[in-house]
Amino acid sequence: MNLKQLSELLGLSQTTVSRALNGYPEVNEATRERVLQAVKETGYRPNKAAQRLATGKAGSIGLVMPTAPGHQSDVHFGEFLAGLGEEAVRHDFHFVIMPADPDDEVAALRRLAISGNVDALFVAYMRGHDPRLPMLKSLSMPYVVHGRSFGSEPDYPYLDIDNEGAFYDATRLLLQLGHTRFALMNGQMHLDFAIRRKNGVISALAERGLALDEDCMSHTLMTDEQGLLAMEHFLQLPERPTAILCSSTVLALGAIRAVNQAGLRLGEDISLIAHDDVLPLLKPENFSVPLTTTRSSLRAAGVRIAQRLIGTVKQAGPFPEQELWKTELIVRASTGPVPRF
Amino acid sequence: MNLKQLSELLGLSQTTVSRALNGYPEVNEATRERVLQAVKETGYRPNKAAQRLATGKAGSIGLVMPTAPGHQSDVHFGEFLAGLGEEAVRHDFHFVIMPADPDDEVAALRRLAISGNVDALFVAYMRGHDPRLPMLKSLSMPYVVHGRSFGSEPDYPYLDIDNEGAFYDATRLLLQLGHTRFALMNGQMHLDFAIRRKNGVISALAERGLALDEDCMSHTLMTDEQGLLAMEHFLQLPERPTAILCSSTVLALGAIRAVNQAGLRLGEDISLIAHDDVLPLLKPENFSVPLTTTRSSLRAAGVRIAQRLIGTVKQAGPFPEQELWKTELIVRASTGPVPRF
DNA sequence: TACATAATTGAAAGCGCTTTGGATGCCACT
DNA sequence: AGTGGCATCCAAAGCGCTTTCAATTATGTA
Repeated sequence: MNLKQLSELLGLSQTTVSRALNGYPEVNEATRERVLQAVKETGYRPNKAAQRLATGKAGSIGLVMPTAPGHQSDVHFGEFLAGLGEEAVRHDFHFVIMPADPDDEVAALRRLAISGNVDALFVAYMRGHDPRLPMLKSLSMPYVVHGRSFGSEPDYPYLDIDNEGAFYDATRLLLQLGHTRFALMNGQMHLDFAIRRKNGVISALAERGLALDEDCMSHTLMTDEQGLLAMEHFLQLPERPTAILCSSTVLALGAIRAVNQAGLRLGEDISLIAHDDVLPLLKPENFSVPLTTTRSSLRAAGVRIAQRLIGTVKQAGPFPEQELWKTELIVRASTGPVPRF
Repeated sequence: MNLKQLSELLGLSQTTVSRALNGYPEVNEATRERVLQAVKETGYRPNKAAQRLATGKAGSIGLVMPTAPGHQSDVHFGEFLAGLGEEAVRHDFHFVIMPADPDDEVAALRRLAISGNVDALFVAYMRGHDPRLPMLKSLSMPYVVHGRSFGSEPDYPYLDIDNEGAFYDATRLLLQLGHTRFALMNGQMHLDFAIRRKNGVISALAERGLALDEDCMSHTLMTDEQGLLAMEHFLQLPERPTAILCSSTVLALGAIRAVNQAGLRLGEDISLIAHDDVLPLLKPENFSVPLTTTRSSLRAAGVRIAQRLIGTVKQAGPFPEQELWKTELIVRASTGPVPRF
């Protein structure tokens, strides 16, 4: 069933039917009713590809999903998507997801943009000096970046959390508790948030004349295994750190296993603060020793970015170009005063 | 840059350029080269919406993502998507994801199908007597179901794991270890896999003349909290079960917390076997007591389903309509002989 | 009654691509 | 010279929708 058939069935022109469906004012209310009724009976749905071709709008936002045979799927991705979806469903938007090799992201993003399949783009997993940024700017398509790109001019639309502030505050708390030997379990070095969090730690330590030793920093994939390994490494250092900053609750999962295996008590022998993206699977309050965290909801960020993206496509008023969300520092049992020896 | 401009630039007709790009044989190799060269220089990409309109093929597979403000995102969804993506990227396919309220899935699926945006559909989270099945059959669009629908005629294309067999085998192992008091922590009752797993347990028990008490069965969301609650309930039963079957490693996470909090030792006082979807985040071998599991890779299933879906769209040979994968039973430390009192 | 105005409706062009059904030129062969 | 076959290429129709421009009818006013 297409427009032509429907209009013939109704004895109307395609024009009128189309107008009736799209809410144009110049169509008689009675005929509009008649059209709507016929739509219900026939189950007619406009062909999206044709609409897209005619209007240039597709009602969809595009994103690139990094994937490859060895590539681990990322819980954060799913959670973020849920946030995007929550907002998208309200506006009858959908997503076009282009899976791409992580090495091919710039090209994949361009393909997606030029394909004419999407109205706007969403970009995440930002790196320092991210090469996607100049590409996006050269496109004439709305986009919002989740995160920022260290080293790039911040003149692009983004939503980020204050990673530096979060880890600065967390470090200060641990300093106030008397800790002096710190370690940082971070995400991969090239990722923007990792850079900023490291800076946050370093600047808080610097205020007390302390520094972060190279040995006390790990930059790894944020998996539970890597957390275990990193923590094992820290624990066997001659001057073992007593305060751990950790970029993810997933890393913390492994780290805590290492702590337990070493026979140490979390929150007493060793203090840990992790960043919490509010993953439904990994609630810090459910750890055997509830975790002190810096918190910011990934899902909420997804909702907000979808709002901005969809709003821009629909020309629904201006949106702030840059947003920086503060994180919350939530103290639970995994932090305590420095142990005395 | 569109076809028309490109063809004018080359002094050729749109026809020839189109043919050159799509690998038709009747175009001179020299001109094909010329066209390809021009494409490289101009960065021309065909408009997907127009291609779709002209050919009826879009190079995309559609899926519905259940989402709502209160709706928890599901780790399994992300992992499965990674599998789909891994295969899709090889064929330059993408996904169209329609977020929809869980109560609106049938309608959402139909909208997606009729929209003309997708070539094939993928469906998951199957229930008993699933209402989406008749709808899918009435469509003339290829689809593959992940899972099955208990109570429906199995005449639709699916890929499922042998849930019943998996839990039958797991139960038998525990029986052989001398256990007689069983409990089952299952997914929501209406879900197909939950029905089959329960049947597997029940039939293994029945062979020994045992039954599964109502009190020893939980049907919940597969979250860590629900796992904790369910296990707490089991532990305070007058005749506390010593053998637990668990539908997910996520549930197991909470269950084990409850076991620990009760001062019991996993694998000694209480044995547990969980189903493992091979989530990168939750490896059974990394639990403090490594988990005995029934294993089947969700991601591998995603790859396979994408193969079938894309293959069907591309008419690349016949595929089996029904596939039932066996699971592996992997014994680790969370199972042991029944304790003596 | 005649005319301007508003309310409805339609015909047709166009979005960018594929594909059918010819054209055209060139060659070998009779 | 005439013919058929082959290799190339092109004009134009059509996919299903939106939208411009124009036509038609109904309404109100002088």
